[in-house]
Amino acid sequence: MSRTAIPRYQQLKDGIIERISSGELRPGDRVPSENELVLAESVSRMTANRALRELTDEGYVERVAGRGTFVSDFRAQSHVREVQNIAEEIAARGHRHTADVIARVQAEARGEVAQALHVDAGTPVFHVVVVHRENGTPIQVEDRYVLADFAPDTLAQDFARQTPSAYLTSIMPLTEAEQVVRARLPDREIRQLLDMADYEPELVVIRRTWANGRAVTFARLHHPGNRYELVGHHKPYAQHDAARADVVQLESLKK
Amino acid sequence: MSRTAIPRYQQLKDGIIERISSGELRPGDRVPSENELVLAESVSRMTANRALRELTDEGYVERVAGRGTFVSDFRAQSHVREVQNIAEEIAARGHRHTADVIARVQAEARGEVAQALHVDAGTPVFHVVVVHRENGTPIQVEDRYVLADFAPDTLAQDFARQTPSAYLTSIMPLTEAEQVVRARLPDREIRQLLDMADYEPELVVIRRTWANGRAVTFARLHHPGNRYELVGHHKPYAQHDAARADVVQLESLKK
DNA sequence: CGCGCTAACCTGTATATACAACTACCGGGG
DNA sequence: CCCCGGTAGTTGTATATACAGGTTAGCGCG
Repeated sequence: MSRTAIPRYQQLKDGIIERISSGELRPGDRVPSENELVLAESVSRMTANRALRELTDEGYVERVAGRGTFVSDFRAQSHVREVQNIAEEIAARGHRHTADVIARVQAEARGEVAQALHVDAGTPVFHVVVVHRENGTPIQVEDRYVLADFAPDTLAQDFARQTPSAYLTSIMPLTEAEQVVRARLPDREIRQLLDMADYEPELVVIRRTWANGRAVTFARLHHPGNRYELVGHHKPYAQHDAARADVVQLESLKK
Repeated sequence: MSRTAIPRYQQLKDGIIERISSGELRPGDRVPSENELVLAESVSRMTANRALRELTDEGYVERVAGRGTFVSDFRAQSHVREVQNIAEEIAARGHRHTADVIARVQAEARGEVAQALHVDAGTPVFHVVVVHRENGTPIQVEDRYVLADFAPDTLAQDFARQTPSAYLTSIMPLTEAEQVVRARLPDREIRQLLDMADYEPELVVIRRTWANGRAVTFARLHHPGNRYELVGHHKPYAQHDAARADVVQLESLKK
């Protein structure tokens, strides 16, 4: 199995992300400068620059010309993979993650699931339901379908120890995701599993994930509305466009 | 206000985005290669590489080593600005957008608003409340605060014709945004404005937007849970996962 | 006719170098 | 004491160059 070498800039990124998520580097802390990375890691400055620049784009760090590079103070990890891995998210808050496996069966894709995965009804899928807890309080019901031929060992996994997301990302590179967020009243099963109050809304994230252009997993992530919120952030506009604002105005005037 | 020169790689990106959004380049079409850009635009290959690589990260194009760079086939515009402008979103669905201005007053920042904008309580802000309708059905209550000294002409605007978002982006380049999504039961005013059923949850997007490193506007966007959902998608992982090479190879063998 | 090899072109990565602009700090002169 | 300017360190950008590896088309040979 000749796997392509991991690029040097990616190794630098991974190393810094590791130092952040392990808690060694805390929000506001200074990250090694480009020149320090050049000396410590024996790379060229352009390679160090690419690593730090991409970490900036991904929200892990912030850079100020003349001062340095610093760990972001809000949710360094959540906006890249967002709800992707709730165990990491809980761990990042310094809390304890536990999980109960409610169901883990082979089934056939039907209706919404078949449609979402672009397969015919009857296609074999694995269906996994897991309740995730933060310090013992239920915070997510993960209701996931996985194409059987893509992850044939799914039923042998212990999802109380490794989340389905973590397992799936370990066996295949997920290249793209789509998510839909809805607010609604939960059905009784979800309300009971999440220990929710009467008429408490749930926040549902419905997520499809692709690998190599093929939709391979479909999940509904149910969260209690009173105890959960979804955080994200991004740079809506490129840094350097004075001109773009004008274009937007023209466009709205045209109507 | 001395505006910084626009970097060359950004100019290349803007030029290609313009050719895509004007329809000159259609999904699947080939984009000029790095070497063609070197000759045509008189830049170094690294600069052309950076432009095309960032366009890849942003979802505009896809690149295949050995073949070339091609315009992506799905969407191009929506994932960058997401919920940014509801009027454009409605127009993109081919529906009619209307808006009613419920309030448009000068006020003083207090509590959550002052905290979100990082100003002292008492700082002058404009407070605007607008109900947005899609084909006449209310679909969003926009409850927005704007720092008064940043957009002094706010009260003179006709927000029934141009949304607050569009107005704000027309007067200043917004550089960063943070949003929090919550599901909850609406208070009575919101329920009435959105014409919601009893116990129907609302989906609230709480959004802060920065310009030049300073938080300048804070908005609560209330949506009826039964009639609205939030869509987004992204590439959750970096290009170069260790495992990916193997899968790619399998795919090419299959052909 | 078909197979394999090669040449041309493409992307992906990496380095060395250069200049501009910004920031913090320190020391000297008023 | 305060301001002013220099200096060192930092990020941001741009170039020229190099090599590795994927893809395609075409050509020649068996």
